[in-house]
Amino acid sequence: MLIITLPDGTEKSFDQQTISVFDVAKSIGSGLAKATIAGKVNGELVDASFLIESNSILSIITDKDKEGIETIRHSTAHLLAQATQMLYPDAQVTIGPVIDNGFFYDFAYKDGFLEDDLVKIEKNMNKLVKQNLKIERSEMSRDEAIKFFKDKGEYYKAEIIESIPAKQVLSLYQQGDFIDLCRGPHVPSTAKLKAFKLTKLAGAYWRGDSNNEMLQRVYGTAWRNKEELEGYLYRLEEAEKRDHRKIGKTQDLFHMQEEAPGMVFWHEKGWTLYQIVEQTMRSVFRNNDYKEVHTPQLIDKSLWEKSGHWDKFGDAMFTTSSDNRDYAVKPMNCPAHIQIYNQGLKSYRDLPLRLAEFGSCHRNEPSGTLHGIMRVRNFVQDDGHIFCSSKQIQSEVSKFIDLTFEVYKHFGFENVDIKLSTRPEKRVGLDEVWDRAEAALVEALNAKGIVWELQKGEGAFYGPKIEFVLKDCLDRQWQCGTLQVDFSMPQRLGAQFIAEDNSKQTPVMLHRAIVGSLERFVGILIEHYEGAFPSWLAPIQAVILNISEKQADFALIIEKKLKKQGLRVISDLRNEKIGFKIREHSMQRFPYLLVVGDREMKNKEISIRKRGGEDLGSMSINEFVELIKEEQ
RNA sequence: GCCGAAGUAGCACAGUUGGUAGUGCAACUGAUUUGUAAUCAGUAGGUCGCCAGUUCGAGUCCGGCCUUCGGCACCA
Repeated sequence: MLIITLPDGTEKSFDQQTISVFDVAKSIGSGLAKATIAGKVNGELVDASFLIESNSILSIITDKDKEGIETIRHSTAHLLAQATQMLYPDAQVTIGPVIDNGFFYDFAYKDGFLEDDLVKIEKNMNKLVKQNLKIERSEMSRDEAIKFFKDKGEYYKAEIIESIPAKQVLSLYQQGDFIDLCRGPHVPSTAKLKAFKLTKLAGAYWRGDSNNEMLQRVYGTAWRNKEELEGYLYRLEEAEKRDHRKIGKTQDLFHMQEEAPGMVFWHEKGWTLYQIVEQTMRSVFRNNDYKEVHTPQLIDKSLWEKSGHWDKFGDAMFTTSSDNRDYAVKPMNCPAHIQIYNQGLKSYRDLPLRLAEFGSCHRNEPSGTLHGIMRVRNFVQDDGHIFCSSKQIQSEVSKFIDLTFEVYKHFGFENVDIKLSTRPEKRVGLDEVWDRAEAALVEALNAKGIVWELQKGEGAFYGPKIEFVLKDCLDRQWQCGTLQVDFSMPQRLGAQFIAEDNSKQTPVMLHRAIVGSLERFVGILIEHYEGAFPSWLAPIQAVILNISEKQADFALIIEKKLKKQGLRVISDLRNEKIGFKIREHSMQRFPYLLVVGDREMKNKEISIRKRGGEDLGSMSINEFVELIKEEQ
């Protein structure tokens, strides 16, 4: 006799010794049985066909569960592999995991796939769904499995299995003639896969290592039903409308061109936006005891050799030479700030010393990394370096974290991912020093109760870092803020201070940025607001529209008055119908449209139309100035 | 850098098997003087990313390069 406990606490008893998840579902109802995708027995995910052999707690997994949709996606990846190998027998399978909204599968195929192939493969997948192939689990010992896959010519699979401990029993899944190594679970049959689409083709390195050969990666998306699939594709299309490159063009914010790859030509409106960000950060510096400085664009190569950057990033540095000297265009500001620190003798009383710079940096990033204004070759950081004693690290880190969240909130960002990156393989400095630096960051984060993600081995070569990550319109993550503890560079470049006991000591250096690259931050702002900036941020806050030529002079007087109040306004006096002008400027998403006709001219007022169409009626110029200033 | 795709008028796009390039919007000119998301008519605009090649002839075919896009790797 078996007793199965369901999630709601009810117990069901069965006479037999074993019972499958599916049969338990059937005993509850035929609808549930039909919907069963997998099961969770005592907390462990299993197939619907799994035989329960002892009293257990069971949840039936359907497509309503998170695990259910993940199973569907995972099984769709297998279906993709099966369909692909039928059409391209030379393609070897490798891995096919579930990702957000879908899955991918990597194939080793020397001829490479073309986009047309995706169409063929997808057709074949649909054919296999119609055949309603059973998906069956079997087991094999590790060594058997290695031989099995080698015999099939699946060398990548065999390599994966070789890295699994020898004693482990492996599970395999078979559907039709296709067999793949997999932990499972999977849906019971291919007919359960009702809504999927192959979305893109890309290259990916075997085992994520650029020294290895490149595989063919096919991405797909999979959902419970066609409606959800359509919904997802629609959301994607909508998200693409927020793309900063698109809005940058339609709102005339910036452009980029072939002659300066990865560098931005800021147009007036984009530069206004940029300037607002810069001025905001300048006042953040001022209000938090930073001293703003400015350092040279070109610095002799020898300094970069001393700092260690030449050794590690020399390939990515722009260089130039003149009068038999070799210079590097600065890729970062820290060595330059140490030069400022090193001028004059420093005492412990001078610490913490906070230097800040809107530092323009050039890095010759690999061509494939460039992305609009988010990843560029010339960018400006709101860079700052805090020179302090090791005792001061904790409080400085803590203060910085608070300040960063405050700034993000001001710009409208409430959802920020925090990551902690620890020592990489290639690094400078002693392990004890790294221990201390990493511990300092962990303590500061935990003291604030911040939820953070560990990125092992992702730290900078001179120290661990905290990263503040924002997302773009397609949920791609971009690091903006950063704080790095550095015990190495001050020493390398000879920074010192006189301690209380009159001894010479080396300060600790904290590298920090809040918005990170101003270019990237502006890009994220564009996508975050979809180009509909709050009035304090909008490059143009209001447009004055005259109804007919008669009010042109009046409109210009208003423009002048508003500009005098510090507002960013323009007027549109073109000989066009008011409806036409409203339409054009509405599409530009300006916060306010100010209409002046005979009525307004007579009353010395303006009619206010808010973005979105709301009519605020007419008011005096001063009332409007008050209104817009309240939104700062 | 690697894999795949793309580059045609200011912008968004079309262009069958090779036969000197089209549409819409914008621009310009004229008419219209307009009350809250497109007034009408006319005109002009292109070395088809760049460089070579095949051909009587190349936007179209072949090769190289540049840039952009989607990924991968990278990101001080």
